[in-house]
Amino acid sequence: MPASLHKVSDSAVRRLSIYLRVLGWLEREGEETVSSQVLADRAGTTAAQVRKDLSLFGSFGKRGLGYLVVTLRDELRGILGVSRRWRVALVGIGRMGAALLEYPHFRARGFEFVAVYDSDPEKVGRRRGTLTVEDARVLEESLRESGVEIVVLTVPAGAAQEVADAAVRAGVRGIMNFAPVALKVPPGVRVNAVRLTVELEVLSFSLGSAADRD
Amino acid sequence: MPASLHKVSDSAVRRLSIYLRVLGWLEREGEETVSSQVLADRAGTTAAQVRKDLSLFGSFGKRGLGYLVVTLRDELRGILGVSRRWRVALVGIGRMGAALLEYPHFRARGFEFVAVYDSDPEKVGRRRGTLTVEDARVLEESLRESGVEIVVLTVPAGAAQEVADAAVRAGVRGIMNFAPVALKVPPGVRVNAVRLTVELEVLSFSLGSAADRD
DNA sequence: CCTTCCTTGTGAAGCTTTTCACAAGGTGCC
DNA sequence: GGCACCTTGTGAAAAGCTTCACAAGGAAGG
Repeated sequence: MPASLHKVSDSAVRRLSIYLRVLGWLEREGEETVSSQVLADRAGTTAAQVRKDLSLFGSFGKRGLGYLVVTLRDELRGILGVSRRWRVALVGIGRMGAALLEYPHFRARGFEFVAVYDSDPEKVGRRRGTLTVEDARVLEESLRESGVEIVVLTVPAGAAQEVADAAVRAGVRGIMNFAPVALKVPPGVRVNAVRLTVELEVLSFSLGSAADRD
Repeated sequence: MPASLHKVSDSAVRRLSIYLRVLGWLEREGEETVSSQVLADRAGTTAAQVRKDLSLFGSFGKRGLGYLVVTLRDELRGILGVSRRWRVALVGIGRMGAALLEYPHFRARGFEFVAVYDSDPEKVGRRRGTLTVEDARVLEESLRESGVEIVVLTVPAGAAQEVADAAVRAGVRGIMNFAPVALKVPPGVRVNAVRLTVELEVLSFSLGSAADRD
């Protein structure tokens, strides 16, 4: 069953992305092959899970030997869609936005910021690395012109929906949302929310309710 | 079934945290009661899911009426462990660290940064808001002294495990890890990893493999 | 070439989470 | 007080995800 018609669960995709990261380490360490067991240990899951996840997309291993690190890495890149470059825009250059703009791992994975926007006149026109901050009022047209495919949203909660709407009108199909609001978007557009407060509260829940394994 | 002895799934806890956020909005809007349906719509889930999630911890609603916004908010705060303050330390004050330190929603939820560390001599001693950056070499003792319970880790991948080890020795039981490495910690310590690149790759997978619902 | 050892790929079983559907309980109006 | 209406809480069913276990394929060494 090769297929990409399956419905692949979000958690499976997250794991694939982690496997890809681990394969990078292995490659740098000079490993040529890796077994599902080793991959699982490094990724924090089980060997069976690794094999199941990979089998959703094909048979990449060699029985008795394992997986070829470089080959599997390339396969995963293809599956995850990171064997190409993605044109990304940042909207809202506060502290968080600035941090993400400089975050080195994004570019290393093919996600390239090609535009930055803000609505604060103080910030518009300033240089940020190789980019100049553009006025959020021209967002829609500018996004369309630069062929942006993914938007990273780090604006205050109150402005997020408005920006998302403009981005969608400009043809953007992927939004990574850091604003603490639930965005409404039409079908065909994917929003991935990063909820930092939620993550901390998960932690405080675990600490609060005594008993813990793992 | 009131119970907090149940094993409550991570995804359920995440939703509870989102409900808490929504209840905040409703309160500010002056709503006194809310039905599972409305709560679900705003939180991006279903009414049945909301009721099931809440029923894990008790019966908070009134049939025919819904939930009292303020009461439910307080209950959720108790369940999630945010009706108290948490002493949090930040380790690694690069751009991401600085952004998190100033992130207003943490403090609003009871997570208070009480110490900041870095290993760069250039940064040690500098003021950051109300805090002074301390030397990472004294991390362990200093964490213990200040009674820190949660550590937010924004150091380079290479230093993360070492810092985590020191934090655990200092009695920290919760770690929010932004470094792209899998941390090994003893049982009883909870790590919550925020994998920004993974989140972007989930997006690129969805965009790449054509068909999408939602 | 044969034997031993290793590791994958995968149906099936087991477990968890979500959805369904409805009885029971409460509200509010007349 | 009675009636119509609404919403919860929850067993039970359905769906989804993970783990198990093993046959089959290949490597390596003699």
